[in-house]
Amino acid sequence: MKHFSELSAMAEKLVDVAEGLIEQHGYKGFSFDDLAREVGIKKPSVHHHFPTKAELATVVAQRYSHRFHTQLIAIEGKGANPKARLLAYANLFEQTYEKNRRLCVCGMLGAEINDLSVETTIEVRKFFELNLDWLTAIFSDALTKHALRLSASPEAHARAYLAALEGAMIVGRGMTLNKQPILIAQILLDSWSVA
Amino acid sequence: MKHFSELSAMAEKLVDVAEGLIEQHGYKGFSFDDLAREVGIKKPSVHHHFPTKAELATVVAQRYSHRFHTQLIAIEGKGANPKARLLAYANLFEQTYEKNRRLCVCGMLGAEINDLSVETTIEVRKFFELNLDWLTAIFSDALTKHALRLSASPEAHARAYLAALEGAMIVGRGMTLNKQPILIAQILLDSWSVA
DNA sequence: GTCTATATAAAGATAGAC
DNA sequence: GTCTATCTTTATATAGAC
Repeated sequence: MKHFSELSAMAEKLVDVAEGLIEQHGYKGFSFDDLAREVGIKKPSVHHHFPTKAELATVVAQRYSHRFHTQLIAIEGKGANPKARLLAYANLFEQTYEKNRRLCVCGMLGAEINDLSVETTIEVRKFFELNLDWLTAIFSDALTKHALRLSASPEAHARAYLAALEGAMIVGRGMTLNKQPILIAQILLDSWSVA
Repeated sequence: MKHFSELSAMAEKLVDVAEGLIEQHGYKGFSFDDLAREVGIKKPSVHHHFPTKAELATVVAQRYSHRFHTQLIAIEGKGANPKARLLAYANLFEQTYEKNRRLCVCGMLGAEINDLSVETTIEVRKFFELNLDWLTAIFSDALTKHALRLSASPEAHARAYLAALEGAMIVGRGMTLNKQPILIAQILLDSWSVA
């Protein structure tokens, strides 16, 4: 299996387009022919870069997780307080959702999990674990600093926050609403704020 | 367009099976042939009951909303306190999720909204509106009775709670976790509880 | 209402030439 | 790396007989 860090220029272009199509239509919602047309080659040429659709999806999820991780580290680096970091986190989702209500790649793939290859499902799981680990660390920090009023464990708050953001995009899309991730994040952060 | 209340026995059977397949695989994840085999007729006979797949999906969403509404009214009837009613609400999602991590029909369709007929998207929107209206009423009641400590409007809490439950199923499915809706509901309700 | 037969289109994928 | 040609399967849908 190819790794996302060793992709040719065309392979990377294909991963770019596939990522966008998954955000808009899901794994089952795009074809190699769609990809081919968008990058300007023919369908069999796509197979040269990615033998199967499952492999392509796996690489998309891998690279998406990696990029997300990089952005999480960037938020860390700013040294802001826990609440500000959690809001910056929500903004990562907002940035995707802003583009015509696109979903998180792994949120979409999570919904489609019953129809993905095992390799892809492993990447999806890793994405969520990565996010929960990072969020748990932030909530732990908030607990130590008494920066938020937490009624349950940092792990529990991490789960609730992630679920609310993923769900905000699903429901928001279903109702054609804008600004959903940020709105929901603000409601939760307010309710966890110290008086 | 046929209404779900005037379906023949076979049409109803088809809607039953279609509902289950949407919960597991989504709109794009099942075919008329899948349906036909499950109910024991041939593919063209399915078209006799539902000319198009889009029409079938619309009826599935309509009936799903109607049933959900009935269950909401049943929760009302028990006269419990707001927190207990919100927990009973979360249990409606849990009951679906318990069945091998099935998603809410309209959560799944919400994710697929870009590839649905307008008629179906209208039903999906109605489902969410119905839920938000009901939840808003409960949170309003909680506010009046000081049964919960709310940092934002009842509408805002309704949105956050619904998003968290829908997202809990998506993330939980992506990580192969059980009991997600109820767990997330408890975290939020605890954090909104009066000290 | 259900069937067989069929039309039509699209999908994932491979073979082999350039 | 990309192409044309092709295979195979599946999907939505229709025509028309029983």
